Amino acid sequence: MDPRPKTPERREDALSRERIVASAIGLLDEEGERALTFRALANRLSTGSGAIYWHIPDKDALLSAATETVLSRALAGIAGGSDPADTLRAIALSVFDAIEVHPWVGTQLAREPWQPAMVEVFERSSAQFDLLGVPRGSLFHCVSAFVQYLLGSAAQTAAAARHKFRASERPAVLAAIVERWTRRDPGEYPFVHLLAEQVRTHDEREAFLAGLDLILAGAKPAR
Amino acid sequence: MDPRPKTPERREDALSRERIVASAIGLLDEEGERALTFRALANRLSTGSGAIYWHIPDKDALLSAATETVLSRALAGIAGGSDPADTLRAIALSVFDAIEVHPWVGTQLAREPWQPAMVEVFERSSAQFDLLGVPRGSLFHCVSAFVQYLLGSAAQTAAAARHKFRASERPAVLAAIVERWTRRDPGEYPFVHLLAEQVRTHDEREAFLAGLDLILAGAKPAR
DNA sequence: CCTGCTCTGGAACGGCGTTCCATGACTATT
DNA sequence: AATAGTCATGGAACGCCGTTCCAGAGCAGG
Repeated sequence: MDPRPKTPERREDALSRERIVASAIGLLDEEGERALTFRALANRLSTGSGAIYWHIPDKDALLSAATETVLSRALAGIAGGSDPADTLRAIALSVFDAIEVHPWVGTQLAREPWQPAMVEVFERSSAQFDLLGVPRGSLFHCVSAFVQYLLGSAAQTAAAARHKFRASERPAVLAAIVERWTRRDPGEYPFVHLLAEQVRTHDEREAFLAGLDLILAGAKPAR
Repeated sequence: MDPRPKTPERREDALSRERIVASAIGLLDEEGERALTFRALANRLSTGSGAIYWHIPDKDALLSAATETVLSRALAGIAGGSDPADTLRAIALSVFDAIEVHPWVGTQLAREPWQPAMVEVFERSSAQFDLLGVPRGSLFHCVSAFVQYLLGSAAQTAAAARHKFRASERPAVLAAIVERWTRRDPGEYPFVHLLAEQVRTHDEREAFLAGLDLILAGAKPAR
């Protein structure tokens, strides 16, 4: 017999996978990655930790589901323009921006890159590289580079966000990096000294786009 | 008064930061990232977990020190050739290869990219981009892209190694990915189907180099 | 009303990072 | 040689964590 003929809807505040994942996202956003524990989550949902395990197998699955939710929502709103390069920038930026809002997504993506939503990124970006004129034989390498650059930036953004939980701490954190860099011997590390000042004033989003353009420029000659 | 006029050398088997870090590297290499606990480490060193804290402040510092040791060793053996692009490849490969041998370095680098050894990477790679003819104004973006691509590949290599602890499991793991990819509708995901086969046979090191060349090719027009 | 299922929530388990502290090992001073 | 004082050790203990267990609440069909 069908185990669930119609939706049970036992009570109004019933637990569900969706409600749990939504609550986990809230916890991650508001209090950071370390705050997501089954106890805190159970408390937030006014239940016991055991109840959660009825809907979610373990913490890895919970983090994957949360990442998946955020990522697929971010990818849903991409407008496919006429210029393939612009569309590639839009794809990359939608992931980048999602990670700036939810840094824990970057951490998770670096740890578990094969999320289902990433398949979406592969499909869409390879289509654009194809439109760009990249031959089939080079497609894989282009898309790989695109995704790995994306994941590297994602991880770095997440790591930065971990150190400056509030945006106001940004100058202090950057100053500390500059200080550690310039402490080195300028004779032995001339370029580090040269770049140190740019670290202080750099815009992460702009640097991300500039690096992306390097890859796109490199993909052109691959035609 | 000088607290330590000459080296104490109290006993032959004395604990030391070096011995602890070396032991931690051994544990990480032989049994994986999850096996590194202060208890297991203390057991390996025939001591108590409390003794370790006299030399190392906490687990983060231990992982940083281990990463630093492996990374600076890897960077030490780079021959600076005459071609800047080749030297850049050599720098990137030395990090990539170190991570293939010690996957946990990739995890750590994705979590904490500002290791002291990474300053070495910044210095050396920016010098090579400079030799390549990249103007000072674009140097920062080129080096950033280079490092972020490196870190993205590092994280992905580490993640892959986590799933196939023994090399023999590689085909099975790749087959599982291919299966999950090809399960999707070929009409909706044509490129994923196209790339799926290449995933099975791809060589990570070769793909890494191909992606790197995209960035190097993109950096050339930046002159 | 009873039976059997889904779902709940709190207790319990083993393991973790870290702290605490009594004590051993050694040096410097008398 | 005895003592004082510091460095270093290692095992116990604390508070958390993810996860498992299970008694029982709520509900459906016979």
